[in-house]
Amino acid sequence: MSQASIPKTDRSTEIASALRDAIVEGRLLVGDRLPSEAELAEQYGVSRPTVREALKRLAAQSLIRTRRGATGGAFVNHLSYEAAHGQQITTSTLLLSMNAIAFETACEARFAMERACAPLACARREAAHLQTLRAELARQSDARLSDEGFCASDVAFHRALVDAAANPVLSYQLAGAVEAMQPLMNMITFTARDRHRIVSMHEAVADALEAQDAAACDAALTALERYTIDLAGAVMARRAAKAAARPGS
Amino acid sequence: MSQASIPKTDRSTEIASALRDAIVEGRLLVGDRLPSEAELAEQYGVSRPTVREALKRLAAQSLIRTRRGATGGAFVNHLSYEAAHGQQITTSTLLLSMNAIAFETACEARFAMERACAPLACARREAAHLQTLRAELARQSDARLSDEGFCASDVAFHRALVDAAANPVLSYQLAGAVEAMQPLMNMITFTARDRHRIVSMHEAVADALEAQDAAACDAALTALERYTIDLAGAVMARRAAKAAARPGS
DNA sequence: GACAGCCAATTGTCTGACAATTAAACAGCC
DNA sequence: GGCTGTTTAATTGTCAGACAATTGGCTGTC
Repeated sequence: MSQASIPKTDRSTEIASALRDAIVEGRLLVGDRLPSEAELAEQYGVSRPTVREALKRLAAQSLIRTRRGATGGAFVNHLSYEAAHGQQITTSTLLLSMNAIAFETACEARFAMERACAPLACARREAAHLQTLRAELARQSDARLSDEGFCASDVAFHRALVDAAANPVLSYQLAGAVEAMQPLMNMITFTARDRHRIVSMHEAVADALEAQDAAACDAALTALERYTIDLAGAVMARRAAKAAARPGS
Repeated sequence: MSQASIPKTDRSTEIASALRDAIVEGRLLVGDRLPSEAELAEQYGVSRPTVREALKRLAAQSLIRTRRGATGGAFVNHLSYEAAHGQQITTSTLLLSMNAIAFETACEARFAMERACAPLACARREAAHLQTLRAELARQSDARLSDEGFCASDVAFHRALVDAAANPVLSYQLAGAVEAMQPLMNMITFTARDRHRIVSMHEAVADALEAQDAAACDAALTALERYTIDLAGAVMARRAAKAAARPGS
């Protein structure tokens, strides 16, 4: 009942949807080769450029990959965590910037998910994870580290925490959220005193993980969340004060 | 140093990347109109079909929308939660099926995130949320409800729980994960006794939320997770036994 | 001043062609 | 016979030009 009355969608969109459904529903399996562009064109009664536009849509979502040559064509892609990760970051970044999400909201979500990882990480953390955490702590303690370096180390620290939970689904989700927040985090320029406090909280997290004390880990993350939000609030307030004092332009 | 040695990327991919970067980095703002296809073609020194393929890639990610007509063109899209949600589901579904993630892993991630929502939901739940939870409980208690109906109500129940946390970022992330798991959940056919136990656990969650008792909510969710995994394990075992008894085909 | 019709701009699609790439088939040589 | 180099077929990537469809603005008329 919607084909004749509302044919508002392009042919290329329709074809892309049909192929996407076939992949998602398992009618096309990983590694399967799609019909050639010419065959698809004939099959759907459209021209090759139209088919190509549909295929490009799927390629943009990493659902297919194409290869030229005699045995070339479009193949159903094995969706890797890496590819999904990239899309997740793009999407999350845009969601954060376009929907004007408060820093507080994003921060809350991020730490809530990290706390969700804490019990698992405490139970499963291995020597390599603890080693990474300690190494990043050492980096962060160096006063000569640039702000960018500090932020990068912060990301690496939290990434190691999440990886210790040994759940790829959680890693994938959280890594996207954390990286999407990075531009916001970079806006906060850390003073030496801030750094010292943050590092000490990180130490509490690492200690809790080593001791496999989930409650302590949760508490340390909660403290870190509160401090991060306070810091951001202070930065925003300073910025607002400056803007009020000098209402230029 | 990468233009001549590795020209492995198509022109349309390059153009799509350039435009995507412009959007993500804020050089193109929401609502901005991109140059017309003809202008882009001239600008990048390619033909219109090539530009179109690049634009279709961006459209597939909901980064732009296009309109025909005199004032038509491609516009930077306001990325809605709804659009992001749809992509998240597609991506999560494929990740789950293609990477052969154990049901246990997906389940663990999902309940870990729900537990992360629990304290927030307990603090912020409002009358409307409790009402939704109770309504779904009533539906689930009806023995005449179909298996599909029971699963749908289950989704609605958990969705209400997450929404009670009043954090759109968490809602967006979790809703994707929950819906992606739905096909797996549907594979479990619930007996009357299963349903009864699940409903009673749901009741414990709702009660904890009403009493704003985060610890009880956490415990109830943990129990539900364990039971869900046990159920799935039993289903898998039965299926394996059947397959062993009748190694047909 | 309001309305109808025309017009220009833009995307959507088609046709036909050629270039680039890849693997397989084939011919030739040792 | 086996290896090597070349041809060849299939397929995607790109181009050019054209026309259809759609949409908003413009103009002319009443």
